[in-house]
Amino acid sequence: MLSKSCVYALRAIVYVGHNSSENHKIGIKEIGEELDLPVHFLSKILQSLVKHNILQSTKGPHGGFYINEVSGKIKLLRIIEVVDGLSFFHKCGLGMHECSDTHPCPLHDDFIVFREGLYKIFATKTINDLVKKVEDGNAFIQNLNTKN
Amino acid sequence: MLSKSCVYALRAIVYVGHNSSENHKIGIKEIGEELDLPVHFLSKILQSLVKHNILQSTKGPHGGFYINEVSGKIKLLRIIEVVDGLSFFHKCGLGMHECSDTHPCPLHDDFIVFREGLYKIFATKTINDLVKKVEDGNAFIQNLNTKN
DNA sequence: ATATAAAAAGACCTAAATATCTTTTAATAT
DNA sequence: ATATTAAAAGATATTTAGGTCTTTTTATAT
Repeated sequence: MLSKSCVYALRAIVYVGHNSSENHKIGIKEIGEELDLPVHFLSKILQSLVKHNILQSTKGPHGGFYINEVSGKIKLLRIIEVVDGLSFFHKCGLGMHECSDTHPCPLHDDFIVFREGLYKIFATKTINDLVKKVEDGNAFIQNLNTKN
Repeated sequence: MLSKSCVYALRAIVYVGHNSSENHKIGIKEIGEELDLPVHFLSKILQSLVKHNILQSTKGPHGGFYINEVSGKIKLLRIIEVVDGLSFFHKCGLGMHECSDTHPCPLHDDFIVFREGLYKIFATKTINDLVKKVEDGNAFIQNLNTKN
């Protein structure tokens, strides 16, 4: 449903939110290692988040990624929008072009419940909400003795 | 969520269920044209459904695809299983290896509602259910003046 | 100013999903 | 038996997602 890029983005941003501050930035290498994600690929993804002002970064010594006040309040949906686009939340589950409430495909009424439920979750929760969850003990860092 | 292959499979099988009988089989060409799907690609997908006894076919003149009593009662989940596999319904929405009710990722509790709801739909509805929906007027054939 | 450290950018590679084209096999009608 | 028709099977091409490697830019500390 969410692409790998998108999931990587979410996990990385939560890691940064959880571990960084204005004067302690997190390097891409650390993020990749801790989350067991491909560093260079992740780097591209974070670049794009930075461009969209969802994440902050600075270059040079002691540089790295961090997150500011404003970014913490960004909704997960915004990240999905930037990385994957929002078509998932609009398009027909059976791939029909002309599927809608008035002209529904045979699965429309069933699908729509879940599509909209998910939408609401993503449209409501913020990065900070996830960071808080992690601070309250939710799983987050990949178990070290397993691999994708 | 469902791959194109899977969605093609569902639509094709409903088309066949709706239009075929023991003595009127439907050719792959007709299916492809009516549903506006790539014929040869669809052909592969249907081949696999036939192999798994989800769909019936015969070769030769007046051959084609059809659906028998038993197949009509097959659950949508079975088609998904054959085409895409069922990993979607088990794996973590944030791609964590070790995500579970007792060791949940920060989105686990939200995701699981949606995943299980969808699962129940697919595990309950049969091909015949969709065919009936279509016969009751649900959208199904692609609008002819739109293209993917 | 210079060296250094770290992200940004660019070029490239790989694998999987999707799609097309060709040949073979198997029913059926003649 | 033979011709014909349609699916099955095989080979190949294209596109997209995912991933790696190298070079450039920029901030910082010395």
